[in-house]
Amino acid sequence: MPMFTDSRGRYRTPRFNAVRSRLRDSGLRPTRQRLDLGHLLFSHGDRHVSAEQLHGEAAGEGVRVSLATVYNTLRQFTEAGLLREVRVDGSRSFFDTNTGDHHHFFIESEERVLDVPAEKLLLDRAPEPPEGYEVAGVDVVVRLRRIGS
Amino acid sequence: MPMFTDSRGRYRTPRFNAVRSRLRDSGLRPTRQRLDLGHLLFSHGDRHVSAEQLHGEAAGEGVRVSLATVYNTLRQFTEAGLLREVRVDGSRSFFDTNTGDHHHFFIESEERVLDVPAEKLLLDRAPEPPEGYEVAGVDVVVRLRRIGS
DNA sequence: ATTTGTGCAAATCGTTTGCATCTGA
DNA sequence: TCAGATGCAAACGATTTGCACAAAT
Repeated sequence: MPMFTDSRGRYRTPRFNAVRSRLRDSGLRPTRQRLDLGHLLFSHGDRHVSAEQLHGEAAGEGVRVSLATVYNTLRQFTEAGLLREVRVDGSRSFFDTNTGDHHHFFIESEERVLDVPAEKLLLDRAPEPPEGYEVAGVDVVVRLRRIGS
Repeated sequence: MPMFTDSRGRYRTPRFNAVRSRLRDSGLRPTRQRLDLGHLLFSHGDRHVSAEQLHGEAAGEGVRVSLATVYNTLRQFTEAGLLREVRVDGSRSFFDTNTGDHHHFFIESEERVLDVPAEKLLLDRAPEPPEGYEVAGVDVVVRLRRIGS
């Protein structure tokens, strides 16, 4: 909740240095909201969040950001390669701080996304695409349900 | 374009008999629009269509159906097990006349969905789900791009 | 000083729904 | 007859965008 800003309102706290340099390395200006959102995203291990969730979390920490800015920021982070978008069901998008190549569990009833541990590889090989096409990527989503429901 | 209706406006043509019994077997009343849409869907081999596409197709054949009815009908057919919904990207839904268990290619640039031939099996095994959960299903989408783009 | 980001509200897109009107059995 | 379908328009939820204002370099 405390706002670690200097006299000009800038974030000078060491807490944010990691995020700040990450942003700079990606060519993104370290604005207050990008630092705050980046901190929420990248300083708590691997995460899968929706825009709505992140917006709520920010609000809970006393950080003022509009939902539109959360959406825009998630998109920018994704374009900069800091996040990876995961589409598990038709309607909602999740953003994964693990940008590596891996697959997902999706627990529909809880609106929750989990990484499939890399060792438990699912894929033998991508299937040969039809003539004239190449594989751009493979998305695997394992839908889960609570046992006995 | 010709409307094969009897004096009361009913579809009496043999063309529609297959669809008619399919609908009846699923407990769906064979209405004019269900017969027309069913005919478009089920008399041309395996198909993957979006609501928009099917609506356009119907219009092209001189069949009057509202887009809302197309959506409702696709949903009813899906619930009746005549179709399978395929979510390839976040925004659009496709409906697959092949209701068996199989995976999909998705050509983003053409808004097109193809079946992955069953022989080219991708999956070794579903990964073990976390404690307390069971696998409800596995969705695999292989995204394709035209070579050299 | 200039460029780039932000907030808000309005716009968009695919899809669903409410309701008065038709239609099939 | 009359439950069940349809059409339309309005409602929806997630996401994007236009524009005046604010902040970063």
